[in-house]
Amino acid sequence: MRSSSGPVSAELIEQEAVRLFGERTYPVVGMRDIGDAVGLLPGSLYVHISSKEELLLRIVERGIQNYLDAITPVVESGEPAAARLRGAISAHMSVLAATVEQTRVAVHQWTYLSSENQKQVAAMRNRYEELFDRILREGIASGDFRAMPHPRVAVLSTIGMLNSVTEWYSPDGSLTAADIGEALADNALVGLQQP
Amino acid sequence: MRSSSGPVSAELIEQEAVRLFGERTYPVVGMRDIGDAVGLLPGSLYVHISSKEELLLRIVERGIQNYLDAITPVVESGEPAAARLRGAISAHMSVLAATVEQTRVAVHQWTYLSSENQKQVAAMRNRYEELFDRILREGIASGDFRAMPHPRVAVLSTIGMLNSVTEWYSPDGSLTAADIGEALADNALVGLQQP
DNA sequence: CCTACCGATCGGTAGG
DNA sequence: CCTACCGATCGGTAGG
Repeated sequence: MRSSSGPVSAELIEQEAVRLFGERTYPVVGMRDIGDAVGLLPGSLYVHISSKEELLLRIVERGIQNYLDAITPVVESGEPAAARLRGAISAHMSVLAATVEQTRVAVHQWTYLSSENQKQVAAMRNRYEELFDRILREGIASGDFRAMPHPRVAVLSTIGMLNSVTEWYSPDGSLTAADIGEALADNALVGLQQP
Repeated sequence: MRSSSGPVSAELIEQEAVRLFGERTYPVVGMRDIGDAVGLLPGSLYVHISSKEELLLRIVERGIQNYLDAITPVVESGEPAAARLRGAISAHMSVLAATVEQTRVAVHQWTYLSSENQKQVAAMRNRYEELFDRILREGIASGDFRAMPHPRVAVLSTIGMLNSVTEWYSPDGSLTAADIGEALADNALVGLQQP
């Protein structure tokens, strides 16, 4: 519910949709909820946006792009693999802290898109996955990382671990994004066991 | 769509609901879809079940209980922490392999329950979390695991990593649940870095 | 940007 | 377990 101040724009609608989808998920948020949030009747939203699904698509794509933008330079930095993994995790946590709700939407709710739109998103998800895949493969090739029977599991579980932070991270919590990133990087690199 | 053979029971309805909720999520699966799956008209489902939400609640609770049953004895086995973590991960993967779809529902879709029902589920989720918390704290206390500034992050990220396997595991894939469990346990215990 | 409304679909029920 | 239907809500549109 907006108290009648300022113009409504596609950006404002997206912003409120991020919040609502993040809290309650796409299928259970109605155009009437979004309308209430920006102070418009449901039908009037279509002056600014073309459909509910288009709204979701934009949110998901931008949500993933934020991560690509932040992590790609780290991967291409030429530093040793361990430093790059640490840097990638740190960059991931920075983006997460800045876009928790959008990340929640991007990570899981692309499944509500039509199959054509899912293809667009899948391409971006693959690019994200390849970033971690590169660090890991190059790290194993250089001997910085240990050889392992199933490096794919390491890639997917590292990403899964990072994305799972979305489910419990809170900007108001006692753990900062940097704290969490450091702890995650330590665990990923040296493990839990006493060396 | 069932081809008119055998009696319909609450169990059959639950079984088909697990599959449908797992594939498409609770809010976008209608009672008409479930009816089609078991060969009943939507209204007739209410002979066997009391409500759609009750159906979800049972699926989620049983889904979590499967994990509690499998992992609790491992945690209480009295073995060293590293062996128990390995055993807990292995047990987790066994349950996952046997109940992929139910796990998908249990992990994320409890959010669609009413707040009273969410409380029931939260209690079970906490019990699950405490299992890993115990292994980790006892491992640190005994010196089997390294001291770390934020053990909570290790607990939550380990669980997050395990639950994320749900999103890419396939019984038809080349990686068995045991393969994945071993790789995860190695990564969690000794990390990626060359020692 | 609102008024007024569309057809479709939702979970669930009464009465048999 | 079906027939027949309930009120509510859905995303979206025509016409102004």
